[in-house]
Amino acid sequence: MAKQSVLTPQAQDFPRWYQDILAKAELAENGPVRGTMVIRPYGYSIWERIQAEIDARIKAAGAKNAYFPLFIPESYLKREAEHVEGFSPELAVVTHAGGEELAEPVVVRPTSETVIGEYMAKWTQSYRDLPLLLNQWANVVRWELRPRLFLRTSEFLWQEGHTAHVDEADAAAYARRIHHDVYNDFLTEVLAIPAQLGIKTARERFAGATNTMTCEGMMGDGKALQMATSHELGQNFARAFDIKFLGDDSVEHLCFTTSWGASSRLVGGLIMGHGDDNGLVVPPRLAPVQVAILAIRDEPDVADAIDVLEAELKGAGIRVEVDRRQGSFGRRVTDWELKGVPVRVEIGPRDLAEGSLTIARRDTSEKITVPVAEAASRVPVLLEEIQASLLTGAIAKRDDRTTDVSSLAEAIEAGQHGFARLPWRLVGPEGEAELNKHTLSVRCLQSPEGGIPDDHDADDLVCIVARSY
RNA sequence: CGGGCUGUGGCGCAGUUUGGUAGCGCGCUGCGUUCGGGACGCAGAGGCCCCGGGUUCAAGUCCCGGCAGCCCGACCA
Repeated sequence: MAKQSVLTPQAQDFPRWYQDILAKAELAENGPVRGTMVIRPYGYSIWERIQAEIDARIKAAGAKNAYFPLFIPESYLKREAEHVEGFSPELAVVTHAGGEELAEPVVVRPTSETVIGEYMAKWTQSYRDLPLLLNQWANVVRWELRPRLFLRTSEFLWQEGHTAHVDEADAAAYARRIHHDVYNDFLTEVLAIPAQLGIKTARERFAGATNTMTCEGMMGDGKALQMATSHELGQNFARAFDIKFLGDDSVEHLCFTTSWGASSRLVGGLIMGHGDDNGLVVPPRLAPVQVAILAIRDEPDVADAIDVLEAELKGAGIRVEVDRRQGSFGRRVTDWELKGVPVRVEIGPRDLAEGSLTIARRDTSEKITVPVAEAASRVPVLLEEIQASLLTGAIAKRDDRTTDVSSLAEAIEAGQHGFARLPWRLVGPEGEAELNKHTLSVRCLQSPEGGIPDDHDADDLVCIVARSY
């Protein structure tokens, strides 16, 4: 049969392609209330893998998981001036419950700095209690005017870390550690998306933070996606919530706090970062299904060979799924392609007669014929090869679409289809406002070598300008 | 919240100009033939035509009023 595209090609209509993929790969759909999202089992299994990888890294960085309530007293939000101001337009507020009007309205958490701050204050008495390193996995609500599944929905899933430290240096070091060892490591090693790390401008900073660090990924259409953020909150929340401790100098001090988060938006980043016209492309280390095995014909010999291979691969710790569905071969192949499964093993009588089977990789569409006996040892190697190749490819693509420019006008031009990089002193707050008028924004500020700058006010900072999600 | 477009079986759409038995493709069910890149035949199921009013013998179609979605702009993980 002639190969026709199942998805709207990216080049034709990228947003449409994105929506097609959500449906065809069975990732998610709209919920009944505008802006809400139903995550389907396959989409959720990807999120669970993201959670597992990030959670392990958070724990390795010493933070412990806890859970704080969904409902927050409205008065809490109001205690930190910039924080309320930043969030009030997107708050969902409960005014009635139990059949009565509430004495004090309750806010559905848009983030938990405030409640957690209240309890940190309780738990922090001595410098010996510090640092206090907490994390929670939760849903949050930020009412959105223009929702896009996974990228911007009124309710989303995330992880939010909250920490308290004895001094600013320790807080800054920890936030930076999380940014590098949790977020950037996950993005690079698992998601295979090379992020631009840097700090946000005052305009783009989190409401109530003294510094916001970001990981900016480049999507298939050249737009930027903020994939994780880490904030230094200074003493702003400590002051508002009385997070104090008695130091080794026997004097009472205010803590310095941080917060950091990554959300289900990462699934959107995965889709747009690696997906192609044939569907999703999931990096092997992330993939909930790393290998799909399918029979070309439903025959006893074939079934036996599949059973053996399945057992071998599972024994090697590989996430395998055998496709035992009835449909035609072409249909089943296309389904696994849409879902982005990195490796497909096809076994048919013709292969088997020669003692071999076919291995196809999703990223390059390349197919190889391998002796049955070698399959189990070849697959793990191939998976790592694919993982590496995805990262290399993503780096090349990003570099290709990143342009060094030397004026605001050039940045406005170059930023339309990729990242524009230029000295921050040529932009500044005024230039930033000008960029905004052209649907562009300063994604982050970096040191001249790239990466998070040590001195936020250095005059040699470089900025990355792009359109963004 | 401004500008444009659209609401019709699960999905994508035609039908609306000119009112007159609700259609097509895909998907779904059954049977059979198939299966090396979205197979084919036959037989079926499935519709408050977004909602509420109005005009008319008769409304998917005309009129009034709502609501929802998509795309483009201002805000955001």
